[in-house]
Amino acid sequence: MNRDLKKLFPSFSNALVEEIDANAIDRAFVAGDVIMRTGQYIKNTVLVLSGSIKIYREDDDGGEFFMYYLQPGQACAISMICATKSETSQIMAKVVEDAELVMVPLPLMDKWMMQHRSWYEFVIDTYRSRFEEVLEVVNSIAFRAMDERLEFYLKRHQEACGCMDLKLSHQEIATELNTSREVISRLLKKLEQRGALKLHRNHIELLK
Amino acid sequence: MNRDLKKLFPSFSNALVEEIDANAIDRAFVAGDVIMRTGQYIKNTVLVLSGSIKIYREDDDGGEFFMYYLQPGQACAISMICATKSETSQIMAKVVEDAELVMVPLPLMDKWMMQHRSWYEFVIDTYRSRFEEVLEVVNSIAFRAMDERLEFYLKRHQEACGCMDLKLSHQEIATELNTSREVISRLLKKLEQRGALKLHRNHIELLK
DNA sequence: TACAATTTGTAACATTTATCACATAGGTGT
DNA sequence: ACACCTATGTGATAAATGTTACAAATTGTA
Repeated sequence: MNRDLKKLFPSFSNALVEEIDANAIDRAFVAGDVIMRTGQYIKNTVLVLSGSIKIYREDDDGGEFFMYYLQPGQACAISMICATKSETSQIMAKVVEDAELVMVPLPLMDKWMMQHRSWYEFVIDTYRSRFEEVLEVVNSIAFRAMDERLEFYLKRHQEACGCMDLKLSHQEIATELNTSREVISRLLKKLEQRGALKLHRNHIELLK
Repeated sequence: MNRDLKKLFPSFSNALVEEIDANAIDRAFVAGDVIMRTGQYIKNTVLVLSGSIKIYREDDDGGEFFMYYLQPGQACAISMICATKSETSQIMAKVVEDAELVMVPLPLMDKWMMQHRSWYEFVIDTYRSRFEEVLEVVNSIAFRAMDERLEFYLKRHQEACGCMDLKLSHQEIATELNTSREVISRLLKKLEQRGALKLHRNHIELLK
């Protein structure tokens, strides 16, 4: 088993890492896989070892609104929050870069809260940081027009990939912001004219 | 001390109730009081004994977007989440009906997580239900137009007050949905014409 | 009662966003 | 090269929302 939990989750105690190694299972996913669907029962808490996952909020008409990224060293807050009650998922999770995940059965997730201080702190911190991230998203849609929301969206994708080249089509962006492709094309054009980025087919080169 | 914690928080163990009685302090607020501001340091976890509190998300230009109600028997999730790191508040809390609150010092909040199972479960459940409520709010602003958002807003206020008569001015509603008063007046008029409600000065009578 | 302040109604207009229609460009496979 | 598919560009128009302006109704108060 080539998990290097200690490197990705440096706050975990040795005892906790041993417990995870002994009880959790690894699973590999490829880009495009949906690892959690809205309404599905949650059976595991998910830790990310590698790859990149996008979390969406869905509506009844097939809309997929982008919420946030899940990156290596992070855990799915929703799967933790639902743990105690084994609730259904309120979100949809899609793999965007081939990913390796650690699946922790829910009863263990709950048990460790009392037994491992480092697990407890990790869970609480995951809750807190995701809650704050969602509140930032609320601000962007509650207070800002589409042009600013697009810039916010691009910035978050830039942070997630750590690069200046975003592999996104206009249609993809439009879907994830719940607007139409034409609106995104026009707003991107304006950003290009302002010198903020350069448009290419299937990718966007950020210039600042 | 006339706290009746056992009635409002039936899940709390006797030992926990005793600890709260011994260590937390009560504070009374009147309608209009702001008990927590964006950016302020959080020193306590707040339990609600009576009254009604509204939680808002603010923006830089003075906008106040309504998030959810805090009611008797509930606790402020934000003040719990920030506990371990003593972070600053991401939200603003305003009293809308005179309220009595129990203020639990943050170090105790954290300590009890390990010592009182009923406290731990209460905190986790508070996190979970607020997270879900915020996700519902995200859906309403990400996917729906103002007419449906208004109906969603009215429904939540109806649930909070448990009555058919909402004491709200059009301007108040507009502010809390981050739109203009005229838009709300027009949409309310349409709802009145559809027979969903009856408009009065300073209050709205719901008919269904 | 008279006056002031607040709330609500509404028209006219500007801006933003959504929708429809279609052209153009780039890439793929034969 | 050619056909074909997808992505992008763009104009025309519709619909929703924001803004400005002002009138009317209600309430509080001097």
